[in-house]
Amino acid sequence: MTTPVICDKFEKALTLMGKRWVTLIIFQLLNDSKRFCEIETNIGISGRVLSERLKDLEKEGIVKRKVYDETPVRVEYSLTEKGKALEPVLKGTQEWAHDWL
Amino acid sequence: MTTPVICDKFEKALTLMGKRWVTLIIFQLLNDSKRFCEIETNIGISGRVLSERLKDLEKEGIVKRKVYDETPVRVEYSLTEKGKALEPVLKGTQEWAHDWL
DNA sequence: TATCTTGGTTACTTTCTGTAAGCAAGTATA
DNA sequence: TATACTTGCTTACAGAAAGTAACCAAGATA
Repeated sequence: MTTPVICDKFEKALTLMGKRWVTLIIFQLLNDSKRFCEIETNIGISGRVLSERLKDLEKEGIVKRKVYDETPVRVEYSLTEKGKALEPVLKGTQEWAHDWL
Repeated sequence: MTTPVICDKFEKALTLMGKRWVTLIIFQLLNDSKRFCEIETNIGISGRVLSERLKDLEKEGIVKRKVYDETPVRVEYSLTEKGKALEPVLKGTQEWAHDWL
C-alpha cells in the first residue's frame, strides 16, 4: 500500500526538467531567440538529440519554432510564455550554484 | 571561436540537477530523512541506480548517510545544508507546475 | 559544374538504466 | 539445527537513450 507522495503535475515537471539538456536549452533561450546551430555549439549537444528535445519542448508548449525561408534556411527557436515562466527556477539554480559550488 | 556562454558553476549545477532522478530524490528528503527502501518505492527508481545516485549526491555534499547497526541494517539518508538550500528551486518548479501544467 | 550553407535525418556504437538474482548478517520460524 | 526473512546493497545481463559520422535538400556562390 504505497501512498501518493507527489503531485502529478509536479512530478511531470520534475521529469520534464530532469531530462538531459532540457534546462540548458531553456537557459539558452531565456533572453533571446536562437537558431539551431547556435544552441548546438553553445551547449555542446549533438544535433540528433537537440532536434529531438526541441520537438518535445515545442509539443509541451514551452518552445516555439519559426522558419525563415532564406537560403540556407534559417530556423529560430524561442520561449513561449510558459517557457519564460521557468526563469525563476533557473535563476534559483544559478543562485544556489553561486552560493554552494 | 566559441564564446563561453554559461558560468562553470551554473553549468555544473544544471548538469547535476538534470541527471535523471536527482530532483525527485532531493524532494523526498526535503522534509525528513528517509531510508533506502522508502525512497526506492516512493519514486519507483531501481535500487541499482538509487545506490549510484545517493553515492554521487553524498560525494557532492548534498546528501548525508547514517548507518544504524540494527538487524537488518538501517540506513537513513538526509540533506546537508547544501542540499536544503535547493528547496527554493524545487518550490519554484512546483509553482510553475501548478500554474502551467 | 562543383562547393558551401543550415537544419535536419539515418545507421551504427557507446553509455546509461532497468531487471533479476545474489550476498552478508543477524532474527524469527519450524 | 535448518530454513526463511529482513535491508541495503552489488553483479550480470538486456534494453533504452545518447553520441558520432555520414548524408540529404535546395538554393547561393565561385
